Amino acid sequence: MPELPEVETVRKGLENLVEKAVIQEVEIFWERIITGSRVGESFKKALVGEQLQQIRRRGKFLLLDFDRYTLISHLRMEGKYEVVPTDEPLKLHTHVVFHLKDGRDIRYLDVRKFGRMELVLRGQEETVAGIQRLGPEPFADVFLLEPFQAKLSRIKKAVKPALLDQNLVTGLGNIYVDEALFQAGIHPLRPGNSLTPNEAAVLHQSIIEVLGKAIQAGGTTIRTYLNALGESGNFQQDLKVYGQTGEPCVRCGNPIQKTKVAQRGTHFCAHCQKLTEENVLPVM
DNA sequence: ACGGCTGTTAGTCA
DNA sequence: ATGACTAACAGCCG
Repeated sequence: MPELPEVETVRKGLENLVEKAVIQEVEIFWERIITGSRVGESFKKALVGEQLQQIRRRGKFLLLDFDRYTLISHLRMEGKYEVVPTDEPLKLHTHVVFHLKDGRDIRYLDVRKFGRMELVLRGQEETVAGIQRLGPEPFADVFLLEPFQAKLSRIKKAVKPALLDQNLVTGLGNIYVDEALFQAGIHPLRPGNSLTPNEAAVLHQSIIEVLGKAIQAGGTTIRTYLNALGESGNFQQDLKVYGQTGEPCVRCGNPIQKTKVAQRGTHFCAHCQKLTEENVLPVM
């Protein structure tokens, strides 16, 4: 599922459904989903009797705060949660089940089994490697232009993979990075240090806008089926380049192209996003 | 029918 | 530092 807007949608949905719920029992059907020092029996035992206090999000990570522990959950490509009555049959690809005292389950499903969860003591979430590396949240109050420009000016690699690695700013994935680069009129292969200060500023603003609008829309739902938490998004209607291969560019009418950049499918308009500098377009 | 794709990240190697 | 490649997996599409 997840880039930041989808994870945020899951966070809100889960919190509304199960805030203050108490765990009665935990079942694990695919052990490798759980990482860190508390796995298997020790993972289950720690969680029994714990009450869920709140759910936070950092980048694409969900942080479920219990009394003594925080469950850090990353959905990777296809992880999903559902909340259903305990007597409901398990769906295929259900890997972890948290039985609640109120007769419901929180269930974790993940077709490709790429998702990971780790249980740490409250307050220890910053010790998890994936979280330590994260840059600022993509919001105007914490994602500041000048540090972004400064870091970008020292990056020689292409701007698309630079934005995907979560250090400059957290939350972009393959969909929203293509959308933000399109909105900014910047070619995905431009080296980070080739962007002018003005281009960096337009890109910075585009990232904030694209992710902000996607959060408002409840995220993007593509190719995944109904009913799992957080799949009620409708930002797919607002995608300008992702999945629009061959369709006319909304800005100039030329067909959207698809290539590969850093091993990822990459959508862009060859007319609006040139490989040469200073092709900046006004923010839409 | 199979090879290449897929909203991710971490690791290795040159 | 960076890019290429792999691994973790399963399903879908042409």
